[in-house]
Amino acid sequence: MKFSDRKKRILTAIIENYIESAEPVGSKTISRTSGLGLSSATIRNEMAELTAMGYLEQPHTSAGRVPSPKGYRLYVNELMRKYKLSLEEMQAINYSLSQKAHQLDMLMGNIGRLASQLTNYPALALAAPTPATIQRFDLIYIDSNTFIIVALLSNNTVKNKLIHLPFSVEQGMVQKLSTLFNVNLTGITEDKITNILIDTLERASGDTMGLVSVIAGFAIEVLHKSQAGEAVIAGAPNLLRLPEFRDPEKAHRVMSYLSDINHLLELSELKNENRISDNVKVYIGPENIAEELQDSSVVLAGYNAGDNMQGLIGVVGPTRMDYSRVAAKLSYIAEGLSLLLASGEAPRGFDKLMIKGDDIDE
Amino acid sequence: MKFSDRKKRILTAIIENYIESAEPVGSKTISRTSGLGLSSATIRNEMAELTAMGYLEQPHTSAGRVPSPKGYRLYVNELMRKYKLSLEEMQAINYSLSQKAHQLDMLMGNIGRLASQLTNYPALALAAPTPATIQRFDLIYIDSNTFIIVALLSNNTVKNKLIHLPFSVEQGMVQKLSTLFNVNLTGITEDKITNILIDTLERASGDTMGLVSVIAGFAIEVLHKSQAGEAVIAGAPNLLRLPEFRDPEKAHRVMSYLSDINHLLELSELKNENRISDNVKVYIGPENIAEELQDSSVVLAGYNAGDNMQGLIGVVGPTRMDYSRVAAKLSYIAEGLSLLLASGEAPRGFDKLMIKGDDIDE
DNA sequence: AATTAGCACTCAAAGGTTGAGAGTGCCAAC
DNA sequence: GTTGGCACTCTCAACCTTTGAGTGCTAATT
Repeated sequence: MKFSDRKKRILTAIIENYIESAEPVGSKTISRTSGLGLSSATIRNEMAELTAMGYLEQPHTSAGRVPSPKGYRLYVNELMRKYKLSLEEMQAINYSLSQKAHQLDMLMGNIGRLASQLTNYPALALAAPTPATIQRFDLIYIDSNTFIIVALLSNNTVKNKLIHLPFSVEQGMVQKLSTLFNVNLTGITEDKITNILIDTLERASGDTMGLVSVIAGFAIEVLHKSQAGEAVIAGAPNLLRLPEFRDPEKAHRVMSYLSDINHLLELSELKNENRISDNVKVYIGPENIAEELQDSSVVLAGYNAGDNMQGLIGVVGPTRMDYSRVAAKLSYIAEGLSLLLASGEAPRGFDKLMIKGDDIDE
Repeated sequence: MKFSDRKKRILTAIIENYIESAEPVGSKTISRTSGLGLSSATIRNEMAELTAMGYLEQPHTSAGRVPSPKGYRLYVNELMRKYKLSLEEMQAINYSLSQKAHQLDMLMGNIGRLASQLTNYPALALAAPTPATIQRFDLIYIDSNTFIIVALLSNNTVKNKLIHLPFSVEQGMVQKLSTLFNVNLTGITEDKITNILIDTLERASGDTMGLVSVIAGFAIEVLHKSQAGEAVIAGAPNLLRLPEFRDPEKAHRVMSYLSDINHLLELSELKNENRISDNVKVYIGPENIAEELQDSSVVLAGYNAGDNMQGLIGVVGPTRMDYSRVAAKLSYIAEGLSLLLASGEAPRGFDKLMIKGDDIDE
C-alpha cells in the first residue's frame, strides 16, 4: 500500500473540499471535481486505503470522509500550495497597517483586532516577556506634595508614575533621591531590590517618610511587569460563525480558555517543530497540549516588535481551517508589522519616530 | 381591573420564579410556592388579568406565563426587595478589590474582569472621556539622539514618549524646547494646536529638523486620546452559559455588538431616567436603543474614578436577570472602587499612593 | 492488473404520528 | 370572591418510516 502521487492528489482534493463545505466528502464529489478523470469506484478504493493509513476518518459507515489531524498535517507540510494573496488583499492589509500606524497606537489590542479582522477568525497577539533593567531614573518635582517618577528601561520603553504625597517634601530631597536611585538601582534586576537595600538607601538619603520605599516599589513593579509578557484576544465572537462551534458547550469551552491571559501566554511556549515556513507555525488539533484545543487549530506568525522584542500574532479556529490562506495572511501581516516597528528604518518621515515611543496610553 | 396588592404579590412570585428557572411559570406552581394560600384557579384568573394589562406574556396558549419587559420594569422599580449581600459575598468582593489594589493596576481591563467574575455575567467597564489640557511639559535629555517627553495632564495623569532621532541634537536645544512648550502649549485644548502655532514655535526655537512638530504631534495625540473615553468588555463567554443564548446566532449578534468598543461607549450615554437607586441604572430589553440588545438587559453602576473622572461598571445579560442580586453587587463593587480610587483618603498607608499614579502599563 | 459499472447494504437526517403532560379558560358550585 | 372540575390546546419527546447519500464488494471491461 504505497503512497502514490495519485493518493496525494485525492487527499488534497478531499481536504480542500472539506475546508470549504464542512461536510464529509464523498467519492462521487471527488470524481467529479478533482479533474483526475477517475470514476467514483476508483476513488472509493483509494479512499478506503487512505482511511486505513490514517489520513482520513469516517464519521460513520455510510458517510463521506473527513480529514484526520494526520491528514491535515501532511496537507500543511507537503500538499497545500502557497496561497497567493490577491492584490486587493495585500492592499487591504497595507491600508489597515498604515491606518494603525498613523494613529500611532500599535498596541497589543490593536494588533490583535487587526489580525482578527483580516482573517475572520479569533486572533491573538502576544509579546514575549522582555526582562528589563532600569537604565535611568528621573524624578520630576511638581510641587511640594507632588512629583513624577520616570524610568527609562533597558528595553527602550518608558514608565512613569505620578506621586501625590500626604506631606511636604523639598525639591532638594527629590533631587537627592533621584541621584541616589540612579546610582543604586539602575542596571539591576528585580530580585536585587531587597529590603536590605531599601533600608540602606533610606538611611543614606535621610528619608524618614517612606519615600524611598515608594520609589523602590515602583521600580519593583515596573521590572516585574517587564517579565510578564502580554497577550490579548480579539474577535472571539467569530468562533460562533463556524459550524463546528454551533454547540454552545463547545464554544463556551474554547472561548473561556482563550479569555484567560495565562492560557494565551502558554501558546507562545509551544514547541517549534511545527514550523511550516520561516515565521509561521501551525498546531493542528491534538498537537495542542491544551485539553480545550484538542479539536481546534492554532496558526502563529512571529514578528519583530522592535528593540529585539519578539511578538506573535495568531488565530484560533477549527481544524478545518483554511491553513493556506490564514498562513499567508498572518505572515504578510507579521512582516508588515516588523517593518513598521523596526527600530532603524522609518517608513516615511517622522511617522516612524512617533510609532517608536510607547506607553502612550492605557 | 385594578392593580390590587395581591396582583403585585403574584407578579413578583412569577418573576422570581422565572428568573430562577428560565421556564414559563404556571398557575399551579405559584399556588404552591407563593404562600398566598390561593388555589391555582384563582391565580389563573389573576394571571389572565395581568396578561391583559401587559405585565405578563404567554409564549403559546397552553404554556405558563413569562414576564414582559413592562413586568420587569415594574418589578425593578417597585416590587423587588433589595438583595442583601451575604457576608461571604462582601468579603469576596473586598478581597478581590484589595488584591487588585495591591497589584496596583486598577485599569479598565481589570475592573471589567472583576465585575464579570463577581457577577458571572459579561461585564463592561467604562471611563467617561475626560478632556484634558497639558499642565506641564518636561523633556528629559538622554543622549544626543534621544530624549523623553513627559507631559502632566490636567486630569492628573502622566503620559510619556521616548523619541529616537536620526540626527543629533544638543542638550541646550532640548532645554529650550522644553521652556518653549511649557510657555505655549500648556493649558490649551487640542484644537488650539494649529499648524500656524507650530510654525511660530518652529521659528521661535530655530528648529529646522522637525523637532517641534514631533513634540506638538505628541501633544495632539495625548489630548486627543483624553477625549476618547475607554471601554472594555470582559467575561463575554459567560453569555454562552445562559439558556437564552443557546442559539449561536443570537449569541453571536450580542457578542459582536459588545466587542465593538464604540458600542460600549454608547452605553455610557444612556438616559438617566432608568435609575433605580443612587448609582444604579437598569435598562430592560427594548429600553435599550441598540437593535442587538432588544432582548437583553443592562445594569450599570457608576463609580468615582478619582480626579473627578466618572467611571461605569455594568453587566449585560438576558432580560431574565437577577436584577436584585446584580444591582446589589455592582453597587457594592462600585462603591468599593470609588473608595479605593478616591484622591484624598488612603485606605491604608502607602497603598493609596501607589494606586493613584497611573499609566504604569500597556 | 487496473478500472469501472452495478448492486446490495448502511446509516443519519428529515418528516410524520402519537401520547403524555403541563397549562389554560370557563363554568357551576360553594 | 373563591374553588373544583372539565374540556381544550399546544409543546415536547419518543417512535417510526422514508429518503438519499455514501460505502464496499464483485464481476465485467479495458
